[in-house]
Amino acid sequence: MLRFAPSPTGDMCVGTLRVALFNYICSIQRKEPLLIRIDDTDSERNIPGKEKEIFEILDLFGIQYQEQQLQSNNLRFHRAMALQLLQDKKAFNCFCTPEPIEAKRYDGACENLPAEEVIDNPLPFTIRLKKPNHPITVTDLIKGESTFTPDEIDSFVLMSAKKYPTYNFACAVDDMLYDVSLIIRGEEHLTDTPKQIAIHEALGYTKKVEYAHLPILMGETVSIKWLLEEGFLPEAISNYLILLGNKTPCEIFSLQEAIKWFDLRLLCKDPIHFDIEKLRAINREHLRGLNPKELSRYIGFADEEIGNLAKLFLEEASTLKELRVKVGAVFAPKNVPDEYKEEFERLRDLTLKAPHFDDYESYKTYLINLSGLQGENLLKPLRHLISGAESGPELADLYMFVKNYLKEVAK
RNA sequence: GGCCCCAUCAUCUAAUGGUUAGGAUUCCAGAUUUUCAUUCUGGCCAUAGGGGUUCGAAUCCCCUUGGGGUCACCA
Repeated sequence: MLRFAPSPTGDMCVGTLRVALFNYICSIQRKEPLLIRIDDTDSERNIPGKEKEIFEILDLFGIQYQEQQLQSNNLRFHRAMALQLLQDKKAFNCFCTPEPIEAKRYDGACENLPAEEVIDNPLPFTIRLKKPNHPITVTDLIKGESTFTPDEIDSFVLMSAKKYPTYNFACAVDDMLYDVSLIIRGEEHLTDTPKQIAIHEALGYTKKVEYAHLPILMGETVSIKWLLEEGFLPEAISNYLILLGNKTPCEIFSLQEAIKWFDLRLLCKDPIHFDIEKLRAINREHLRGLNPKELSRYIGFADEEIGNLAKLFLEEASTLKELRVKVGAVFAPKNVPDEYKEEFERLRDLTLKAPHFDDYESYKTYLINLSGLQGENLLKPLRHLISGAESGPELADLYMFVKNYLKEVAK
């Protein structure tokens, strides 16, 4: 079992989606199920609705999973395990207030409190795990081996004074309960790992869990929702996120193709920068690969010709949003600069009165003959007339896909 | 600050002790298409610094510097 465990505390960002993607790929490669676990133990930070958004994004990106779980539903197990550890003397009640410990290492004051002092104590208390008596080595598929001393692991809190589990405890218990075999998560969790291993050891859980901690994605606060609104295709976003900090056989690929060759161990270990320019280039390639009808639907039409027209604009546009603007300008009322307003009007009148020309050359010849315009004086206003822009693709190419709408475009 | 990870153009990367240090994105210049944009061709741009090891180092070792992570009753 693999798991992806996001918190419903904000919009999903590119760094988080990358973790989801890698978990999905590895679950397919290893033929193991994938669990989506919503880590919602901090009820104060949870944002209603975010959980639904997470699942919608996973669906949109084609990340299939076999199980889903709300971490808060396992509260009874967390409490039962905490009790168990207390009984086994692997954990102890701690009556210290948070302030004195702040910023310093916990002094272990409550570790050896006599039973009567514990029982008589009216103060709120946390439950801490007794720090391990030996170093713990984490073996990571990407980072290699790291060893942590007992002092680094410390007697950390398992259950808060409100009797809710801390992240490390809930996480370790749930991973055990669901028999998770490989944990892929962000590098920020690397130092949590020895703590979670310590919990497993205290609980007598001996399964050897594999770990892979991904290097930080800098600028990772870019939200998926925003990228989607900007008109990036999910397949382009996943392409980019898999490409980043990775050695891939090619640059443009689908998620399904990546499953064939993806290897966690090839990921680079240093932090990487999210580069939206590169994403734009990749998005453009994916847009090019779409069939015209599909593309036209993405930008609000349902017509193969409009799709082909949009593909022309891919010379300068990289996102669906930009494409909508370009194609929209073709059909929108034209705002003509004074510089060639007169010529524009002349061409417009001629176009509205014109018969249908199947090819651009005939249309152009017709305009040259009746308007007396040529060269720049013809082409600049003509470009504006049929595209609503001052620059853009070849006029002959534009004409091919615009000719059936010519009267509408020129009106 | 302690501990840990990392280090090739601006960015993502290639080069597994022997290459002219390669590609992609960005940027710039020429070219071509009766306008522009595109496209094409070309160009700029890197082994962080210092010591070793070696016939030979981007590659192995050490130090320095720089970047990042972490040190919660958050996840």
